Amino acid sequence: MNVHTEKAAIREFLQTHFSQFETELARKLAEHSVLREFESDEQLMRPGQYFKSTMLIVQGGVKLYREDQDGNEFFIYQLGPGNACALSMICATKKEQSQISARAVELTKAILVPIALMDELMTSYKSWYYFVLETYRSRFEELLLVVDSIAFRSMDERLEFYLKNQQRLLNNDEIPITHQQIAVDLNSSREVVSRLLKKMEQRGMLRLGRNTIKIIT
Amino acid sequence: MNVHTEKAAIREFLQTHFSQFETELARKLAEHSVLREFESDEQLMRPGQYFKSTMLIVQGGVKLYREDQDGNEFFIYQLGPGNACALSMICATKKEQSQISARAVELTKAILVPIALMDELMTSYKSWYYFVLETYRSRFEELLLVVDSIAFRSMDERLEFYLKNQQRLLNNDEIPITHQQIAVDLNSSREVVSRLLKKMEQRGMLRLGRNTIKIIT
DNA sequence: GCCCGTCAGTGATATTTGTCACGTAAGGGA
DNA sequence: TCCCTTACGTGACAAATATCACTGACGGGC
Repeated sequence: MNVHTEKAAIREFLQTHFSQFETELARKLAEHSVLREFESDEQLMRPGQYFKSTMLIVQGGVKLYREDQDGNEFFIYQLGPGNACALSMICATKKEQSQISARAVELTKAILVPIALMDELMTSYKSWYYFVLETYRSRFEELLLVVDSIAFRSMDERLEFYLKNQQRLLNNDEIPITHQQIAVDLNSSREVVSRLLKKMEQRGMLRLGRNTIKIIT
Repeated sequence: MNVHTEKAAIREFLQTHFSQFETELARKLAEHSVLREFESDEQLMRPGQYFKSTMLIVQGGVKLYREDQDGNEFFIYQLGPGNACALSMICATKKEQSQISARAVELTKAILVPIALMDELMTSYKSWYYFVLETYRSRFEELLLVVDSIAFRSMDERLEFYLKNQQRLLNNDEIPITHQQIAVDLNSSREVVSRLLKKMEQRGMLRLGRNTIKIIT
């Protein structure tokens, strides 16, 4: 893709998924940003990494994980088109690193906005300023829900919550996922997840298949 | 306290704990804000409440809790002088409510800034804008630490982390607290906390007394 | 000094979750 | 078709934590 068509693509994506941005802001973003593609399962961030840009997701999906010293991962939330990574903003503005890893769940495209631009955008464009604040707010709330689920809920409730979330994100009752993957996301073990899923199936809440779970509504 | 001395007090506090604010910003804040005192254990926020102002803590300390439907509380973090409540900012800007409760741990004083002022402050004063972003950032990081501790750590590690935090916040090796209170904060039970503390005492990490725990460094 | 309420210590037991050790089943490639 | 890998099912057991029931111990107020 040459420079011209890339800029056009960025504008197109901004129009579709970030329609709240003023045209002048969209122009500025297209001018200074680049479009980047990530394959399924590709790592967008790894722990300890510094950011040079903030990411606006325009296609696909990204899962964010908190990682501990031993490399255990804990799924915190998932981003889709129209979302921005609050972490990349946070760490970008302070040039700090974070113990977060992020992976694309499918083919994903993101607009990379240089952090050098952040200050100017914040002070010049009200829609950007509102967007950043709203991003912080909603991620913060989402993180509080994560705290809720691990602080107050037992594994079966967390599993249910997880499945409902996936269903909503995919906009589909059929979730293509392995028990092992769920276990990793919930920081549990495959056996536990399998057993709980079996119980749910017996209660008629879902139907299990190989590599797939169908929610019965 | 009459209006004149209150404004003077606000300026004094801003000078001491928020010295990064431009004088013009401090003047503006003093002009439009009020000073409020909370007794020890007084509730600053309760779940479902709307905010009309954002709070800058200038004296004392505030503990924030996440609350579930059944009224269980889970301690998330503690604020002291120089901090602002990110939640009150977040909810204030969106006029949304939150399932958070906050209580003063001792006699606490806070400057209440009307949310109506937020937009103007953000766009007019760079030091305010940086302060708000830094507040979001540090609370977000703190919340991630909370997720870490409950996702990856066992009760004894969490207890150790909790005590170290209290020690730091109080700036004192002697922590005046009951086992019951710790249990509530960690969403555990008194017996478990007592047992774990006993073990720590046997390992020589601390000394237990009635209503007090002395950390041995 | 005595009483009483709060705080802390402790054993017994239940529940939840993680771990180990298998067995089985589905589907893809040689 | 026959493997062979990956996914899933399941029993047995271990570990952590919650819960119950009770005892003792301290300290303030009388």
